[in-house]
Amino acid sequence: MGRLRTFDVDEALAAALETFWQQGYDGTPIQALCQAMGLQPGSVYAAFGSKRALFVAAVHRYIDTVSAEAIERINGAPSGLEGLRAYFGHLVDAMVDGKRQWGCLITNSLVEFAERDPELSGLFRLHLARLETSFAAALARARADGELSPGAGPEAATMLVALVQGMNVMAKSKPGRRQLQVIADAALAGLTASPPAA
Amino acid sequence: MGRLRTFDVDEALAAALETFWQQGYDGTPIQALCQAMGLQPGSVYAAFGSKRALFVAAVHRYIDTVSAEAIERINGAPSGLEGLRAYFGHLVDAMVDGKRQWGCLITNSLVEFAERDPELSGLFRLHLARLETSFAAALARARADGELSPGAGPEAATMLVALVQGMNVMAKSKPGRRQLQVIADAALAGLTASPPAA
DNA sequence: TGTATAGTTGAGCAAGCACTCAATAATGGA
DNA sequence: TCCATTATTGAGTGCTTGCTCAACTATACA
Repeated sequence: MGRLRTFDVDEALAAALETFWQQGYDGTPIQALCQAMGLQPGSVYAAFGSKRALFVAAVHRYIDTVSAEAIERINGAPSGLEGLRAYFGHLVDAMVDGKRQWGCLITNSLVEFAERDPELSGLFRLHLARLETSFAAALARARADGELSPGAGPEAATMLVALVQGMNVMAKSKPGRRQLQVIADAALAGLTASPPAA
Repeated sequence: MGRLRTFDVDEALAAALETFWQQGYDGTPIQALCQAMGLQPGSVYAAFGSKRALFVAAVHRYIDTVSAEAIERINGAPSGLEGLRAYFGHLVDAMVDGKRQWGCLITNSLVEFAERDPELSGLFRLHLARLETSFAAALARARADGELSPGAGPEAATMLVALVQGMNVMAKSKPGRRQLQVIADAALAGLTASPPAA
């Protein structure tokens, strides 16, 4: 019994996520979140507890939707190399047209929180490790299918994670599609490059 | 005539730079800057005008000292490839031991300001372009000396800039030396793609 | 319908923020 | 020595922040 919620919690969380993604944590006052969510402060605090808790919930939603979808492109491809190409292709598209113009919520937040919030930092590191695992699996598949150059070992997965972080940063500087495409192509070219003609 | 300054402006700026570098712009209240600089608010405002102006001065100091020194390692090496190796080697060292544990002031600030300060964003983009130019020159030298694989074109410079941004992000997640070294090695291995040299 | 329960409202609070300014102190030149 | 000028001091300004709460509204069940 009692009055029922007049708003959809997940819908409100989605709005908060977009606001944090675009403006960062410190850059987003509660007032702005309330406006984006269409709620009063009291409702926000009743539903989420605190600004930080709302942010943590938004990060989890980001991981479960945006990141999960991206990683699924790696795992769901017919071959390892195609998976990597699909991942980077979509990344570039979203950085030119879509919400990834704002970079990546994880990357942005890692930069913002690394020096002051060990708990959140741990969450972000965990996410990077998951991405690396997916890259490593795709590289292993690609290697098994003979798609990689002999020089490309499993360490390449670590390098690709770093490269994606870098692209996330670059995306915020409003680059052209060409620049982003060049980065992705150069990375994959380094993995597939046929062995130097003796 | 009149009373003389009792503090060294450049020394104070160096202290402010370190604080901004470590904690970010929004993460650093004027009070913290005053403490780091050993000054009262009035003196800070008399000397620098505003928090933002102080930050801009700190960024310029960073570019003229920290970044300039790093880039000089590329240009000052006997060969193109050695220049790149020296650059990345020093980067890894500073990320493990030194102040680059805090990442890179430019990278951190690009993430923080991209969506709200076009003037600063332009400055950061300019800096990335300068880094790319140095990479491109080193790659051209390396190519002329036959140090690169046939597949490594001038686009590799753009990729390296992105990779460095990514390493700057990763540095903030307190990685081991091994992880950073792997990233740098994998990137250069993709350019040289020559099996030996273990 | 009445009542206990739970959600919504929005003015308002304490704390922290960037910044200011009148008072004070130190300097060079008259 | 005195004075005009400039630097330093630090309490204080108005504003924004994250957050609260008493009043109000809607609901389920008796």
